[in-house]
Amino acid sequence: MVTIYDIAKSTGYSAPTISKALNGTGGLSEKTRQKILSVAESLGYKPNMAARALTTKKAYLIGIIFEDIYMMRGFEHPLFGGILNKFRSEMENSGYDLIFLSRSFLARKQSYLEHCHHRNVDAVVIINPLSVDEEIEELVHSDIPCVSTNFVIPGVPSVVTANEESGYQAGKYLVECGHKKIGFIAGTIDKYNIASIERLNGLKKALAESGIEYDDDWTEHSKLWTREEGYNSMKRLYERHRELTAVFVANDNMAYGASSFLKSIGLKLPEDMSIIGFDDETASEFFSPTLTTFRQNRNLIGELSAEILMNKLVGIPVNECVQVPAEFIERNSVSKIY
Amino acid sequence: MVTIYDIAKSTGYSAPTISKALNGTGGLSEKTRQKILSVAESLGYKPNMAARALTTKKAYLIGIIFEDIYMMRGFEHPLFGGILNKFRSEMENSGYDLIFLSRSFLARKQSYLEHCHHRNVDAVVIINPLSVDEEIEELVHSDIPCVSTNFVIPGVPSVVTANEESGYQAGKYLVECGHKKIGFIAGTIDKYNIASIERLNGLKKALAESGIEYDDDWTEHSKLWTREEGYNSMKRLYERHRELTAVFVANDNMAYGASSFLKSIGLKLPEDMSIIGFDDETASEFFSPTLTTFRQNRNLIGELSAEILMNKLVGIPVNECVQVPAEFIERNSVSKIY
DNA sequence: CTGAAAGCGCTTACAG
DNA sequence: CTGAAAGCGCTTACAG
Repeated sequence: MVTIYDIAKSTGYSAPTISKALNGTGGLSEKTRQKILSVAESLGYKPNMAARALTTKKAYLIGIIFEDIYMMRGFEHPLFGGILNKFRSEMENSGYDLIFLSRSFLARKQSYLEHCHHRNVDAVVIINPLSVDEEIEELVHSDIPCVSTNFVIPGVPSVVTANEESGYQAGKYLVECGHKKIGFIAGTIDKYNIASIERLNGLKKALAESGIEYDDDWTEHSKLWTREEGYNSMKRLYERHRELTAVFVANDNMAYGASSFLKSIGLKLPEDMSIIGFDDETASEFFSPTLTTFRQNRNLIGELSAEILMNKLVGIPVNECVQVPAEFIERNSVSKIY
Repeated sequence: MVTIYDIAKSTGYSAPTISKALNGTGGLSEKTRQKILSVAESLGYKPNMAARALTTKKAYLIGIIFEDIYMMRGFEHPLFGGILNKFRSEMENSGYDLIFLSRSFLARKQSYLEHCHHRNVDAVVIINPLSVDEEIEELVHSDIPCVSTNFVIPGVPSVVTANEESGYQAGKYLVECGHKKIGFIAGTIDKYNIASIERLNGLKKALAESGIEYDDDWTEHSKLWTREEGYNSMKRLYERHRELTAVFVANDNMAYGASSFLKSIGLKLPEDMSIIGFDDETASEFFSPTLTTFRQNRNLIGELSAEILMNKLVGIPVNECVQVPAEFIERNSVSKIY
C-alpha cells in the first residue's frame, strides 16, 4: 500500500503538504499541487479510509436500514430493492460507500446507533427497519443525518409515495366502473408507516365525492404484507360481506393471495369480484386476470432520498416530506358493471 | 464516544490491558478481565473500527461485487437478490459488515482491488461483476480471499448451481413427454460463466441417451438475459426451425419474452410449443401457461459461500467448487405429445 | 507557501 | 500478570 509518506519521499515535500494537495485544502502553489497530484497518480495512491476516518470522524459511509420482516422477501422486495438500486448508484457517484446497519452482530446485540458509531457512519437511509421503536427514535434524534423512504417520522425528512392520492384515484376508477360496495385490505400498519390508512382515506374520499357510503366494516387488516395474509383477509372479508363487488388490496402480493381465495371458492375474476393492487410487481402483468395496480416510482424515491442526504451532509436545508406520485396501471382485474 | 482510555481511567488499568481484556488476548487474571469487561459494558463501550482497522489491517468488512448489467434488475434480480439475503445474514452473524465494491467513485475510476485496499476489505464475494476482465483477475490473484457464487474462475472457490444436471433433467423430462426436436435459447455467456452451455450440454446428454439427435442450429444465443432478447431469440429460432415442438430457455425472464413472441404469431402454449425456463421467478407461477422451470437454491448458495469465506479467513482449506442442485418445478408449459 | 508537532483510538512487541 | 513505548496513515492547528 502506498501512503502519503511514499509521496512525500518521492516529491521531497512533507506529509502535511501532501495531504493538503490531495484534499485541496491549504494554500499550496499550483505547481506544488500539480506535482504532488501527478506523483500520487503515478504511484497509484489511494487514501486509507480507516486512517482518514480516525482523524476526521468522517468515513464516507452511509448506513442502510433495510429489513423485510413484513413481506419476508429481503432484497427481492418489489419496492425496497428498486429504491436501493438507485440510491446505491447515486451515493457511489458522490463518493460514499454503503453499509447495512444491523442489530445483531456476533452473538452480542447492538443498536442501530451503536453500529453507526462503530463504523463512523456519516448518514443513514431508513428504507425499512425491523420495527419502529426506541432504537429508531434514538437514531433519528442523534446527530447523524437521516432520511426515510417509507416511514414518516417527525423531524426526519422522508420521501414517500403519495398514497392518499393513489387511493383516491383507485376509488374514482372503481366508481367510474360502476362499483359501489368496495372492500379494502390493509397491510401492516406501523407507528410511522400508515401507507395502508392513507390509501384507504383516499378511497373513502373518492367515494364520498360520488355520494357513495363506505362501511368501515368493509376494511380488513392483515398483520403482514404476505400472500397468505391476503388470502386470510379476503376470506374473512368475503364471509362477512357477500355484497362487495370490488376490493382494493394494499399491495400486489396480498392481492395474489386474496385472488387465490376467491378462485378457490369458484368465483371468476374480475366478473364476480374486481381487484386493484399496489406495487406493480413483475408477476402482476402475468397474473390472471392481469392485475390493475399502482407503480411506485422506485427510481425517483431512491434518487430524491440520496439527494436529501447529500444536502443534509453539506448543511443545505431540506424539506421534511416529499411525496412522489405512483403511476396507475390499468389492466384487466376490474370489471365494468355499469 | 467512549474509548478504551475511558475504561482505563475508570478501572485504573492501562490501555493495553484494556485492549487485551476486550480481545481476550494476553494473559490477564480472570478477575481483571471480568472487571474490565463489566466496566466496558456499563460504559456502553463500542470499539472504533477505524482505529482498529488502522492498526490491525482488518476491518471486518466483506466486499460484495454485485452488478446486474445482463438482466438490469439490480437487487430485484431473481437469483442474486436471494443469494445476497442469506449471505448477508450469515456474515452479520459472524461479525462482518458488508460493503458494495464499485468501480466508479466520485468522478474518478477505481478498480475493485483499489476499492478493497481503500476500505481494508477482508474478503470478497463475487456475485456478479460488471464483466470478467483484468480487474477480476487482479482481485482474485491478490491476497484478498474471494469466493464466487455464479462464476467459475480458476483458483477461486465457487458455489454454483449444478447446471448440467438440470439441463439433463430438462432433457429427460421433455423426451418423456414425447418431444424430439427441442430448441435451446442461451443467455449471456462470459469467460467464466458458462451456465447456459452447461445447461445445453446436459440437455444434449439426455437426448443422446435416448438416441435423439440434436441439431446445433437449434441453439440460439441471446446477448442479454432480458425478456426482449428472449423475444428476439425465439423469433430467429422459430423462423429457421418450424419443426421444433419444445424449447428450453436458459432463464424465466427470457422465457417470458420467448412466449410473448410465440403468442404474438398466434401459437397456443403449450399445445403448439412447449417451454421450460430456469430460475422460478415469482411471476412464473402466474404465467400463462404456468411455467415449468428450475429453482436455484439461493439460500444454500448464499450460506455455503459465506461459510467458505469464513473458512478462508481463518485459514481452513476449502473446496474449489461446490455444486448445488436446482429443484425441478413441474407446471403446465410442457405438453405431452406421445 | 511549507513543515514540525501532536493526536485520532487502537494494538503489538517488549520489558519487567 | 501488567504497563511504557511506538506505530498504523492520516489531518489539524500552529509556526515560520
